[in-house]
Parts: sequence; C-alpha cells; structure tokens
Amino acid sequence: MGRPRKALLDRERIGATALELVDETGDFSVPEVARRLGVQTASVYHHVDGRAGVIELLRERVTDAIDPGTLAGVDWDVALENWARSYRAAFAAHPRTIPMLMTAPVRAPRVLAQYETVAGLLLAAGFDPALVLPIVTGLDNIVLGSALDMSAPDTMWDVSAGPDVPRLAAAQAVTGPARADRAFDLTLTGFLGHCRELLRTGPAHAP
Amino acid sequence: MGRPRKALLDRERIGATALELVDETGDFSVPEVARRLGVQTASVYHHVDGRAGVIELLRERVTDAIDPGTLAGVDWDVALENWARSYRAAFAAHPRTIPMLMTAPVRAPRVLAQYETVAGLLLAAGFDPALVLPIVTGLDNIVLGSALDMSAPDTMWDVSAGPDVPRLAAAQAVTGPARADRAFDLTLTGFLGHCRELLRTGPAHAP
DNA sequence: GCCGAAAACCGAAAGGCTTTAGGTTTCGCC
DNA sequence: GGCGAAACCTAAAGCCTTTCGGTTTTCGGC
Repeated sequence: MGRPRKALLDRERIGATALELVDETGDFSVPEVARRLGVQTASVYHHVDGRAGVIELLRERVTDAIDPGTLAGVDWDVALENWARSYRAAFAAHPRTIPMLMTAPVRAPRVLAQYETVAGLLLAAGFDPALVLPIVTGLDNIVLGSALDMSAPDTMWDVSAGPDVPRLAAAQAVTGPARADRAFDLTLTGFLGHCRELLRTGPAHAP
Repeated sequence: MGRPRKALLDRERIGATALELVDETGDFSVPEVARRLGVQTASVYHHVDGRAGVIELLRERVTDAIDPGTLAGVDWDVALENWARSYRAAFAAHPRTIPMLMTAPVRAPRVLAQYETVAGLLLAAGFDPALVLPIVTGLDNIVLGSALDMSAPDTMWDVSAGPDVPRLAAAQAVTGPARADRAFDLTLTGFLGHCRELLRTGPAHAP
C-alpha cells in the first residue's frame, strides 16, 4: 500500500464508471464505483467532493453532448427547435441520470453559455425582454418533462392494475413506440408556433 | 412494551408525517417518520411496505388534490386546460415530492380514471386514436416539467457562478416572480392551440 | 543529490438508513 | 376463558456516506 507508481484514479474515470453504473442499474454508490475501479472506497474521496461531486461529473458528461452549434447561423425559431432536440437527445442517451440531475440548478458553464446565446437570440428577434425568461423556462420545461418521460417506465400508465380504463388501454394499443417522440414533437411545435405568434402580435399590442 | 391499548400508528398518520418531512426538508426516512411519531423504526414497517410504500402514500396525498371535476361538462380543450392547471397546482403544493413521484408509473386508480376520461374526451372530439396517447403524454410532460421547475431552486440558472452571461442575467432581472407561471401558460396555450389546429386540418389530410 | 511537502492510496471506524427476525403484550372473536 | 392475529419493541445484519490517520511515492526547490 501507499501511493502507487502510476495513479489508479482520476475524475475522468470516476465519472465514466459512475455513468456506466447509472446506465446499467439506475443508480450508483461510491463503494460501487470504487469496486469497479479496483480501489478502496476512501480513495475516491481524494478526487471528488463526495457523492454530490460524482453527480456533477455525471452532469458534465451528459450535458457535453448538447450541440451548441445548433444555435448558430439560423433563424431564432429554427435554432431553438434544433437546440431543444439536441438537448433532449443528450438526456435521452442517459435517461436514468435525469432524476439525479434535475433538482440542482444549472451551473455548468458550457450549458449556461448556451442559455445565454438563446437569450440573445430571443432579444435580437424582438421579443419583449420580460418574455425572454418565460420562453427559456418553457422550452426547458418541455425538454426536461419529455426527458423525464423517457426515463420513466415504458408503460407510464399501468393499465393492468387498476379500475377499468378501456379507452386508455385502447389508445395504448394503437400507439407505436414513438409515443414519447411524437409527444415531444407536438409540444415543441405548439410552443414555437405560439412564440412566433407572440412575436407577430405582441409588439402591436404595445402603445 | 407490547401492543399498546390504543394504536399509535396508522397509514394516515405515517403519510401525513412523511409529507410534512418532505415539505420541510426535501426528503424523509423511515426512522425520521418514526421519531416524529414517537415510535420505533420497526413499527412503521408493520403498517407500510417499506420506504417505497411510504412514497405511495405521498403519491396518494398529493394526487388527491387534483380536481376531476375540471373534466366534466365543457369542451375538450377547456377541460384539458383546467385539468392541467389543477394537476400542476396539486404538485405545486408539494413541489419537493416531485422527484420522488416521477420515476414510478402511475397506478393510483383515481388518477388513472382521470386519464381515462381525458382519453375519452379526445376520442369524442374526433382525434385520431393514434394521436390520443401522444397528446396525453405531451400534456403530462408539460405539467410535470413545469412542476419540476417549481421544485427547483428559485434561480434555476446560477448566473453568479459561471462565465459572463449578461443577457441571461438581464432577463432574470426584468422577470417577475411569476416566471414559472408565465412559462406554463405559454407552453400550455401553445400546446392546446396546436392540438386544435390538428383537429381542424388533420382529418382533411386523410385520404 | 537531498529533503520537505504534497499527492495518492489504504485501513478503520463512526453514524445513518433499510429491512428482517423474533419477542411481548393486547385485542377481538369463538 | 382461550387462541390467533395485531401492534409494538429490541436487536441485528448489511449497506452507504464520510472522515481520520497512516504509508508510500512523487515532485519541486535548494
């Protein structure tokens, strides 16, 4: 024992291993990460600020897949749509992380910078500044609500175990596996359409 | 020790106490509930199926506040809007429960019955059956995404701790405390508008 | 080249949570 | 009156989080 000649651990590998565990089992624990890396539990604490620190590593890994390029060089509405899809896809790639990442505020600089770009796009498009944050929040809600849906069990409504719900059951029967995607499309399209309308009619309402 | 002359515990009080704890601290544990009820930890297990059982009690308490009356006697779009608002308000009353309730499937009969009614409303309105579940899912996503937003810290974007985000910070400054409500309005209005449009144009597109 | 400081890992342990097992007393029913 | 079930308790196993101190190795300055 003692310090090894070559370091066994680094934040990179801790994050990757924790993400593996979450993808596979839906959760992780510091001892589990340590075991998988062939290391004692306490060693992990030398590289990371406890369990919460590992969760931050997860957040970085998941959000790094969001493509900031979707926001450049196109109209604000196209940009927002593509960005929302990329955002959602990043979470969809690791749906089991979602419950862990949704309760803490967004602090990752990369992500924060993208929200900043979005705010700039909306202002440049002529939206009332007081409407910028509600729009960003709404988009956020759509993405995260949909992501949460993807992290939920396949049958979000357990038709078998309750009272008679024939129409719900029938609807479930005729719905393909793209239910979640279709729902996201509906919501996003509706939202952006409404925003476009606000942009057209909004300024006219001001004196 | 031994069986007390008057029962000290019941599911009612366990659920109420757990909900108190979640409202106050954001989490609960079986020992905490027991302590608050002046009882040993193991006793709680006699009335409830472990921690998961307590979470189901929380779900019942929270979802009981959803008003099924919003779905009756009005047009489908009005019904959906009012129901969504009632749904969201129920969660908003106990926002800290949201992360606990969102990962398990909906099995509560009362809630399931309401989804059944919603499915019936959409079919009666003339929607393509294949579209019913996507619409229900979309509505669900909007409600839960917004509810999650309410459970998050006031400043979902930690403007202070990162790089320069002047436009985001400015937008935050001119946004009132109704940001979350406004965002929900935007999303819900956009979604329902899009659904109405689908109803108008959808059947015409079919051969 | 030497030496002190810092880094990296391990062993051990405290304290909490979840859950089960088995005991003791009381209740309701026959 | 008696018996089984109900309600509570004590105890304990096994897990997790986190911290503390020890040991070895590396690194930077002199």
